[in-house]
Amino acid sequence: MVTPILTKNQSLVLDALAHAEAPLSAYTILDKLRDHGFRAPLQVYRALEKLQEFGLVHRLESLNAFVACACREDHDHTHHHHGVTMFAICEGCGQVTEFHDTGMEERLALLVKKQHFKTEKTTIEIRGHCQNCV
Amino acid sequence: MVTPILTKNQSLVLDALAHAEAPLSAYTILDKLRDHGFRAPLQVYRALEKLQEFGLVHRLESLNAFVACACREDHDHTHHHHGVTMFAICEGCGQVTEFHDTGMEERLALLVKKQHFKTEKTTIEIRGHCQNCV
DNA sequence: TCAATTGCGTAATGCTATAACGTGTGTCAT
DNA sequence: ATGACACACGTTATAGCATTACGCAATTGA
Ligand SMILES: [Zn+2]
Ligand SMILES: [Zn+2]
Ligand SMILES: [Zn+2]
Ligand SMILES: [Zn+2]
Repeated sequence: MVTPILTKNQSLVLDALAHAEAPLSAYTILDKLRDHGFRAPLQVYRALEKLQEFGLVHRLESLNAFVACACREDHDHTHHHHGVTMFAICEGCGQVTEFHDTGMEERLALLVKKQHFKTEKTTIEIRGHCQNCV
Repeated sequence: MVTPILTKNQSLVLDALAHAEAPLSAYTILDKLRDHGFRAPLQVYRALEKLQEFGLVHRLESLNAFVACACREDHDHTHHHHGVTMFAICEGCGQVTEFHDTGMEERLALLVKKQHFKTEKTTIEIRGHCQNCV
């Protein structure tokens, strides 16, 4: 799958996230984009929904906030369908690190299979402190 | 550590969660406990906070809801300090299954150590469908 | 007894997310 | 062309989740 052409609103939201140092809440994004014509939360939420579908943005459940997908920063805009995404979230500086591990995925897949459970979406978020914030 | 004596409010909230078939939101708990004198969200949130400290209740980040810890249902009320807790959450029936795996924990510990990250709290939540709801 | 801690109650507020409505625009088969 | 449809957009209102701030009462321990 190739990343589709983004609408104006989607591009604005993705840019806001991509340039942020830390995850942004929907309302923070809204504030950042008021100068660009954003007036209501729904404009942000609608864009975020699509961007998540496209795999360009992740939602951090434990923060009620959003980050741009890190996998694609160095690449072109081809969609990289990654499996389970994990996040290390520093309580000190707010920095979020996205990482992946296939061994982890396999192990988890095995565990849920044992329970006859069918996975649709996996959330793994690790709160703590990064190297610089111990 | 032994589970401390619970206050009246804490007991009421824990009971509500323990008897529920699915996770409950704070406001749902509030409604269930109005007959017992609960009038404001804060009464619920304060109880939940303590119960989480005691390890008697877990918060599901992806649902903004709470469940009683499953580990202790068959035991006395001795505090069982479990490591990483994982949840399988069925979108069909709402049922939540708590499970643990030390291999998983070790692997995860290794991964974060590689990043020089210090874990304080780990959230693992798997959304999908259970055996009965495929 | 005094101070510190802890839990409780109430009101107000703030933050997060969605529902419901209508508009405009492009696509496509007829 | 024209109608049907899909889709993005804009606006308002509302729903749902969580915390701040203040004061009181009971408990504990010096
Ligand atoms: Zn990603
Ligand atoms: Zn940090
Ligand atoms: Zn538990
Ligand atoms: Zn089910």
